[in-house]
Amino acid sequence: MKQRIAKVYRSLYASFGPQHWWPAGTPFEVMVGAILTQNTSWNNVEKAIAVLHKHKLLSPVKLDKLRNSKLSRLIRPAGYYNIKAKRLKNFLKFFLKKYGGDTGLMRKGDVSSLRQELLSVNGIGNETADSILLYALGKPVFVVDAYTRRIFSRHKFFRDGLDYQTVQDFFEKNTVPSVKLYNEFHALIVKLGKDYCLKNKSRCTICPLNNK
DNA sequence: CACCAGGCAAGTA
DNA sequence: TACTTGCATGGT
Repeated sequence: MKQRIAKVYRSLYASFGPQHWWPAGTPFEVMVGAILTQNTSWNNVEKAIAVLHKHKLLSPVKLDKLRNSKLSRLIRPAGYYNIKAKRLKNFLKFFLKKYGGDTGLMRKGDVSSLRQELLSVNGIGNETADSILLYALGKPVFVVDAYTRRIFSRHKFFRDGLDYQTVQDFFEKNTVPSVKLYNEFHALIVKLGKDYCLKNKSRCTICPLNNK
């Protein structure tokens, strides 16, 4: 199975090339984006981030100082703005209290502790936690999203409906842990899902994964 | 016009 | 544990 997964990765990389994730300037911006992109297209998230950037508000302290009503107005383009304003605040409180808003300090923690801490924040679930761990903090965790499940179950690597941990274990058992690899792999899966594999519920005929 | 995007938590059974 | 529902804008 390790060889099959490696082949899938090589195939995707050969087709699409490096994806340059996460598209953000700073680790903190990755954290903000990870929360804003929950069930939301990145295009909309970019608009919200741009607003925050324009107002020079992309720092933990400044964002935390805003009223929820103000913050939700600013991030409006990202959708779900009321609940995401709360979730951002929940994260900021944790981040400031535990790490003083310092991504470099947080990075020193070990993966399993950090993961547990993130998951204890209301509004941060498995994927958001792992996106932060991998793309903001440089930890080698495999990020599982809806595309990962749908694409790989459709291609019969595992059955449909498995929970997050099971899918993550599958990938981490069948790869060598590597920040670079996990960074690129997840981004390539999203690229494949967006552009080719899942449009109109039809089975894709030009999918690179079909070139066995 | 309908559909859905780089989820998550709360409620129900 | 296993479903269901609310959350919301913007692109296709």
